[in-house]
Amino acid sequence: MTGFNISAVERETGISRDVLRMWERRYGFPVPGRDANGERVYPIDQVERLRSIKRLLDQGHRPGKIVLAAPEELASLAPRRPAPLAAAPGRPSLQPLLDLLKAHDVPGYQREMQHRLVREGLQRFVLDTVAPLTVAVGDAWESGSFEVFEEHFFAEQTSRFLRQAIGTLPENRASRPRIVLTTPPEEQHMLGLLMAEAIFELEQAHCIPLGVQMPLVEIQRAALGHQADIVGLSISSAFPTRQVLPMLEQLRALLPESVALWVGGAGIERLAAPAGVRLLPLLEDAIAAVGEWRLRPG
Amino acid sequence: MTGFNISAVERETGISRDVLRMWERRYGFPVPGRDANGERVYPIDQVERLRSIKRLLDQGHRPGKIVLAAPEELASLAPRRPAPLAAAPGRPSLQPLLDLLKAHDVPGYQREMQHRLVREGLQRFVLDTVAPLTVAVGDAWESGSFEVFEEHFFAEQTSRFLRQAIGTLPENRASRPRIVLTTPPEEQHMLGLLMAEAIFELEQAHCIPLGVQMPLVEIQRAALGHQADIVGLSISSAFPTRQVLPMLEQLRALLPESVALWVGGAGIERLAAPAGVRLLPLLEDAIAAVGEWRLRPG
DNA sequence: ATAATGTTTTGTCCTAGACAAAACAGCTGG
DNA sequence: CCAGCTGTTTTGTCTAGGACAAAACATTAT
Repeated sequence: MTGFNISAVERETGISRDVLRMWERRYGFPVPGRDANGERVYPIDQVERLRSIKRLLDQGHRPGKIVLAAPEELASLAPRRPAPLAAAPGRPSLQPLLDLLKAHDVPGYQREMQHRLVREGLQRFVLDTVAPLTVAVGDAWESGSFEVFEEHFFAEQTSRFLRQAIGTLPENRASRPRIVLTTPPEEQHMLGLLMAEAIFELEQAHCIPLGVQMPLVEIQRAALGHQADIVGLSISSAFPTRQVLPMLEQLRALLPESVALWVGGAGIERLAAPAGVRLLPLLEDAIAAVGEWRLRPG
Repeated sequence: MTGFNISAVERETGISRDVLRMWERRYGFPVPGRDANGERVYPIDQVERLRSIKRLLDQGHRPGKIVLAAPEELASLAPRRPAPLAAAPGRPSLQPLLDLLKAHDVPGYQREMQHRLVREGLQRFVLDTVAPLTVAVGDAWESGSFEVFEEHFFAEQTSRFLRQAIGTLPENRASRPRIVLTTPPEEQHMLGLLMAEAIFELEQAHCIPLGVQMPLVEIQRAALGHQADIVGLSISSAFPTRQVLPMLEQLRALLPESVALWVGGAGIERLAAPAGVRLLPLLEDAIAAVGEWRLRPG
């Protein structure tokens, strides 16, 4: 096991090459070895530590305070954001689902989800179970009780379940609005899109799902090619905050004025909407937005 | 519309910042403007041209020959790889499916796929329809008759169809081998994974699908956490060839010896397998590999 | 035709510096 | 005690130009 070069570390940790070199200059960590060509070689334990650091950064900590902290300190740092609300009264607890996921119990998880779906109906199921569960799993990862692969596992199982549920809905083929659903490059979280699709389809909108990570010019082409009324984007909290607004402005400039741009997801909290962009911080807002769209003049 | 900065161009085109600067130095294209801070600003038409160039590069052309070519020349360049085989005798034609996709006819596409599935059975359907169709769509994109968003659309619709088909299979919960299925970072193509999952499940292996883009250390953790016998990786032709072997060696070094590493997809053609890695260039090879695994000593 | 060699092309990594935007800290005034 | 303004520090991203190994190609020898 020779170690990782700088691009491998970028891929593993999500920390860019520039930042890795900058931290080395500024803070003295990481301190990779060098190979025969003078290129950086990161040993596995430094990569692991960089992963921990990245997790804390995503929780709102700052590099200057944590890059040089000892491993024990890293483990003890609490999340720097408001603690998740305790189970809202009247809403079903998510704990059983989290336990089933942690136990890797696929049939049990699917059974419990199915149970909740038929009891609550698809709309309430999405709003009261899937959306909070997604947040809870993210929190569990941040606090270290879920591994990354367990989050992937959750996303995969839940995608399958949601897609199947959406598949049982009647098709709104000819109805309006027509909504192209996707995510921008770098954003690979699919679940937000599927939740939005379920909500929109229940409101009798026609969705054209395009999966994740569409280049902006392709979103433009897709909107034209599918004669969309609306482009719906989902942005998770993992998306780099600094890039959200420039990206939205760029996309807005590419789209024709007649096409609305709606953006949802945890990545847009506390943001001011650029002109011509509608922010939908909560899934519930999507329901209202469709109603308003139908009442628009013209 | 001010233009794109260098990272936006990297995201849009998939051409790295280093390469963009290098081309500018070496070939004199692209020639972005500069903003008030002296930073590059790429106008939209240069971004479009870079997209065309990237497509030709992926077809095997070389930068020195095409970066400076005039737009008309770019359009006229033929794919530099063996032309796709004409429809194999005895196999159903793919043209009707391609036409339905091009027409954005979702119900028609799903109906035709369903028809083929029940006629051929899942295994033959995957081998004779889905796999060649994926190649055909890729070729259609390379030749310019499909847009990127249409390829995304195809992938999304076909994923849904395949997942649903897999969902109807009986569960192989307790059976062996246990196969963790995923793709490495940068590799976002899901379809290869789903085809493999269908094939493996039909062979009564137990699959643990983790979706795409798992960091290597997370693949290691997942293999341990799920007590996998095999890690199955799918690598498409879009994955940078130079990075395949180093990545496989790195992952192989991370995994315990008792866990096999199987790799499939168009991205491994003409590659020599590193020690301890089994290459499955064709889906059919996956069937044989499961049989051999069951006969292994011990 | 295949294998071995030399040459060109190409991508990735390097150092070191600059600067704008975000985040913080401190202050003022309601 | 909190909201808003101001100055300072922190932080990420961009710049330039150079170096070099590996891949791809062209050429020669078996």
